[in-house]
Amino acid sequence: MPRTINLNAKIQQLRFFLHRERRLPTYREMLDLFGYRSTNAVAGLVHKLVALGYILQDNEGHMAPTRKLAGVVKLLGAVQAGFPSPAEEELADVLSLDEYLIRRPESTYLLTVNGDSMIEAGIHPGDIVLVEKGVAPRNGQIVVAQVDGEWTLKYYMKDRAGVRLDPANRNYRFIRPRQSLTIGGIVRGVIRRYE
Amino acid sequence: MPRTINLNAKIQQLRFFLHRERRLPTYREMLDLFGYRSTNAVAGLVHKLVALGYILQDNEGHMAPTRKLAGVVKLLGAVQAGFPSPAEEELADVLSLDEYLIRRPESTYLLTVNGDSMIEAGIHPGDIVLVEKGVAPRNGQIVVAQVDGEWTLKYYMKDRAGVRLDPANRNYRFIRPRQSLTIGGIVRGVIRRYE
DNA sequence: ATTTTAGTTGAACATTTGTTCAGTTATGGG
DNA sequence: CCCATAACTGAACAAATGTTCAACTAAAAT
Repeated sequence: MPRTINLNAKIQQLRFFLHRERRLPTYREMLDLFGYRSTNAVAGLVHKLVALGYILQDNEGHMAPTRKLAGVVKLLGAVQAGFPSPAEEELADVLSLDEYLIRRPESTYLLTVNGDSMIEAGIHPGDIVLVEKGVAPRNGQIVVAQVDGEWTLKYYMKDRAGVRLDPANRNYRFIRPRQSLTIGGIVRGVIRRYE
Repeated sequence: MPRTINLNAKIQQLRFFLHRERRLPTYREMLDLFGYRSTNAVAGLVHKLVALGYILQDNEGHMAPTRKLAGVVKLLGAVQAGFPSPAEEELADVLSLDEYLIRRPESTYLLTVNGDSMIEAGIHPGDIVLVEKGVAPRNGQIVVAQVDGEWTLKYYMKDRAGVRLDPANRNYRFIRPRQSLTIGGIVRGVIRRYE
C-alpha cells in the first residue's frame, strides 16, 4: 500500500484559517499552510475534501466551505450519554448555531430580557430572546407585545373574549389589552451565556 | 452634489449571496448581482464597503466578509424598549450567535438535556447546553459530570468535605461522589428553539 | 441654468487563480 | 525485500482575478 496522510490534521488547519480569515485559503496559500511544494498536491487534497463533503466547488473552481467545515460545534447526544470516545466523536454532526436557531435572518432580532414574567418557561432576566418579526402569532407561542404602551414578554392566547396575554409566573396575572395591542414578533428561541 | 446610491440594498444582496454560496462574490459576479457594466464600478463599491467595515481586503485583493456583513441577527436593546424605528435599526449591532456563544470551537460540544435537575436554573428538558471540555470548573458553575457511573448536569461546589454537586431543583438532593467523579466539561451556555 | 462631483463606462493590464501533465517519491503489505 | 500505488514534485497552461486609466453621466446644490 502507498502512504496515507492525516486528513483530520489538515481539516483542523483549514478550520483555523477559515475562522481567522473568514474565507478559504487559495491553492498557493495551502502550499504554505500544509507544507506542500506543488499546487498539484493541493489539488489532490482539495479533490478529496470535495469528495468527503468538506468543500464545495463550482464550475469555475471557486471553493466554498460546507457546513461540515465551517460549522462550529459538534452536536453529540444527550447529557445522560456523556461524551463519546474520540473515534466516535469524528462522526458527530457539526452544527452552526446561526443556522440552527435562525430561519429568516432578515427579520430576526435579539432582545435582552428584563423582567421575570416568563421565568417558569425558563426565560430568566438577562437571557436573550430571538424574536422573529412579521409572523402572525399562534396560541401558546411566546410573543413580544406592546400592551397599552408597555412592551412585555408573554404567552399569546386568543379566545372568544379576544386576546389574552399570559405570564409564566404565578405571581402575575394575565393581561387583556384595554386600549392597544401590538405584536412585535414571536419568540423563536432563547440563548443564555454563562461566565 | 452628484448622485448617491442605495448602499443598504446592495449590502442586503451581498448578504444573500454570502449565505447562499458561503463566500463573497467576485467582481464579475457582482457585475451581474448589482447590474453594473464595468468592474470599475464594482471596485468603487468594494472600496466603500471596505471603508465602512463590511469587507476586509488583504494585500493581494482577497476579499473577506466582516462580522458586520456575515453576522446574522441584529442585536437590539431590551424587551422593555421594544422595537426601534427602521432608521435606528440600521445602527444596530449585527451579531453571529456562533461567535457570541462559542469561544473555543475546537473544544465546545452540544448536548441535549433530559432531566429536570437544573430546571430552577432555567435549563429545561429538551434544551441544548453548550459544554466546553478541558477547563477546570469553578464553584457555582454548571458542569456535565459523571458521578458513580452516571452522567448528569449539576452545580459544581467544592468545600472542605470535597466536591458536592447541587441540583437546581428542590425535589432533588445534592450528591457527593462515592466512588468516582469525572467532570466532562463546564456549561458555557444554553439554547432553546421553539416551534 | 450652471456647477460640482460621486458614480459609472469601457478597455486594457499585470497577477493570480485553479488545472493539467509526465515523472518521482515514499510507504504499507505481500 | 520488492511491489503496488497513493502522494507528491516541478513546470507550464488558459482563464479568471482585482486594479487602473481616461472619458463620460447624472443628480443634488447653489
